[in-house]
Amino acid sequence: MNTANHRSMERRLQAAAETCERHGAQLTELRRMVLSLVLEADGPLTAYQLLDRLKERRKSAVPPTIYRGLDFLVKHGLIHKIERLNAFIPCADAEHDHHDVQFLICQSCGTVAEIEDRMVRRALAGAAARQGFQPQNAVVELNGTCALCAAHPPVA
Amino acid sequence: MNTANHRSMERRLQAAAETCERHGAQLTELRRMVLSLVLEADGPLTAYQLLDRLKERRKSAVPPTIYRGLDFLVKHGLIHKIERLNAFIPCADAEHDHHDVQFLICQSCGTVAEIEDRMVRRALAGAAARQGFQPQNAVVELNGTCALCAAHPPVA
DNA sequence: TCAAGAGACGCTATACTATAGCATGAGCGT
DNA sequence: ACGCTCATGCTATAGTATAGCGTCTCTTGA
Repeated sequence: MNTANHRSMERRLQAAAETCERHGAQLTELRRMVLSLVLEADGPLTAYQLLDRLKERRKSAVPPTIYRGLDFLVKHGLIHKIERLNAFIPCADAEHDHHDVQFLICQSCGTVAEIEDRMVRRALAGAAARQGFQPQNAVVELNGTCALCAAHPPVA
Repeated sequence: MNTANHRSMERRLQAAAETCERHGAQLTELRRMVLSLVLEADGPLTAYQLLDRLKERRKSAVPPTIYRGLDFLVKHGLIHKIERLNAFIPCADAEHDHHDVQFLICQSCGTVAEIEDRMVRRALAGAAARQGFQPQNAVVELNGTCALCAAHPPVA
């Protein structure tokens, strides 16, 4: 990782620590390592992919190790789980309402974009209300082709 | 199952067979059995729950047996998979566009309601378009409390 | 000073979800 | 008869996630 990215990473880890503090929780060394791994990744990584990487730095890591870390980070809005992929990505903005974002999953390049669309949010709230349903959180994941892949189709 | 439900089941199986025919596919005996199990269920059932029930009628059933059946039924729009639950429910209307429905999952009673909301559909299409994203299908699952459970909270 | 409780982590085992891969047999068209 | 496609049987294995219990550390209050 180059210096600029390294500084960006440090900034994000620092911000994450502050978010945790505000929640009365702590970003321990282990959790910080897990968060780093998610932040460093090019794209969504599964729990076991992250575990493999974590093991390089912490030999004692086993499945519960990574799942506890991931659960903590999800709970505090620092990362997202993409249900469709069983994989994790950083949260684009830890301060927004992380229970109400949407994901665009590109089936061609594998990238996942996080968006926060007011119209979608409103439409979902309206649809729920019409059924008398009280939503607590939403999973909204669109599968398809991202703008880049649509413009420059990968060699087929 | 009482007679009325039995007749309803037969009607739905018949309709499913016709849907398959229109798709140039066949609702074989095995697939019909799997669909029956999903239709009979009170709520969402996982693949292995369905497998256990299938085994009562078909001793040779193993995981691939049930997954093949389920994959076929999902593909032809006869059932839905709820990603959040890794579970399956019947499709409320095999003729609608089964790639664009929404689910309301009650965390209290476990029921899953299927809705097809025009506003949600439009909002998602708009959000995708603004990103230049070409959606192929969507997973939209709201977790929360259904109207009945909100009105008559289960004994806590 | 030292119990008692809470939180984080180590570690073993196990549960749960899903697919790869290859064999067999039925039906169909030529 | 032959080759083809599709459905199923079956073994094995891959992949995802959690239960449960022990230990250590820190805090807090008697």
